[in-house]
Amino acid sequence: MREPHYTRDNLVAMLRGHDINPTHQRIEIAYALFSRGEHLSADQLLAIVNDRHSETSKATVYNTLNLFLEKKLIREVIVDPNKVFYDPNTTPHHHFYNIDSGELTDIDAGRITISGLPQLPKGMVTEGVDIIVRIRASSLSHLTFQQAANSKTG
Amino acid sequence: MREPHYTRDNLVAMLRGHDINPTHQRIEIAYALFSRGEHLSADQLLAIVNDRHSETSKATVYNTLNLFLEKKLIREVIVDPNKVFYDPNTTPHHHFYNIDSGELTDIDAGRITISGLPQLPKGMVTEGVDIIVRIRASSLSHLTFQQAANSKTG
DNA sequence: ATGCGAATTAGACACAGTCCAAGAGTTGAA
DNA sequence: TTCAACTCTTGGACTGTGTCTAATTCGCAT
Repeated sequence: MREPHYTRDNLVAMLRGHDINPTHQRIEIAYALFSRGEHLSADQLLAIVNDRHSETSKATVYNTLNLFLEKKLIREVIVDPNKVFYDPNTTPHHHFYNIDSGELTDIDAGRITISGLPQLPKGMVTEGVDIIVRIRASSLSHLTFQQAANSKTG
Repeated sequence: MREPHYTRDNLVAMLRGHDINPTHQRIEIAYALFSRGEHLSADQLLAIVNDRHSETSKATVYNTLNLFLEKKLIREVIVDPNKVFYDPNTTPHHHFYNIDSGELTDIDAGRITISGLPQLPKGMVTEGVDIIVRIRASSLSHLTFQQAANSKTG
């Protein structure tokens, strides 16, 4: 899998391709998120973008991230009770969540199968399925994934 | 499945069984959460408990919920970016999340199997696996669960 | 240049959740 | 019953995330 080159022109094309008017601030924010390929929060992005020169404001970061979400350029990951993380990877995938460090790692959805899910309530549609595997650095590991999936969440 | 009777005595026994000193406020909060069997947020609980007479304070609700969590009497469900929901059901289960109404519904974990999850990073242990099926009241349903599980999350 | 809609902004605001230090309740020993 | 030690509760200040608003600035077509 080849890394795309996040040049200014490519970013502009990407934004245009999602019906987003490519302003300076939006390009900066997109660059910060996509070039790193990490899961970042709004305030982390604000800090990164304003690192050298002041490029943007808090309000614009939130406006922009919500616009990107709406236009399906990024996803949001809700695992930390305090803040939302934004995910530049929109391919089908799930997440490992390190409950100690807060670190998020992608799990490709390609090979994953879930069976045994019940019927949806009448008139309901599935928007998506998120699997979050909460992990922790430590010792006494003896559960399989399947056992863990059927066990309580801490 | 028989509904337990949430008498004062039963609640006291339940708290004691989890090494929790059964104070008046803790009993009230436990009653509010367990007798309804719903997923409630801290401020909803505060409102319910103080409905007739002032029984407790915001600080105590948070203290108590965190104590219940620590003692594994309840679980927390993180799906809404704005607030945490507390779940009196500690049996293995997952959730339907209605993205329009915010409503949470339990999915029994008994029959569910996940296959294809990758190896954990070295030295890591699974704490638990959460599956959140995001649903929406609507029309053009054509995806199977499996397709949905492998599709993007809105 | 000029006019206009779209984007950005500072700062006020809303609200979940935490912290703290004071006060109230409980227990048990003498 | 009194005291001391301990636990629990509490109001209110505080923090941090995210939203709102009204004013400015930008980008662009004419």
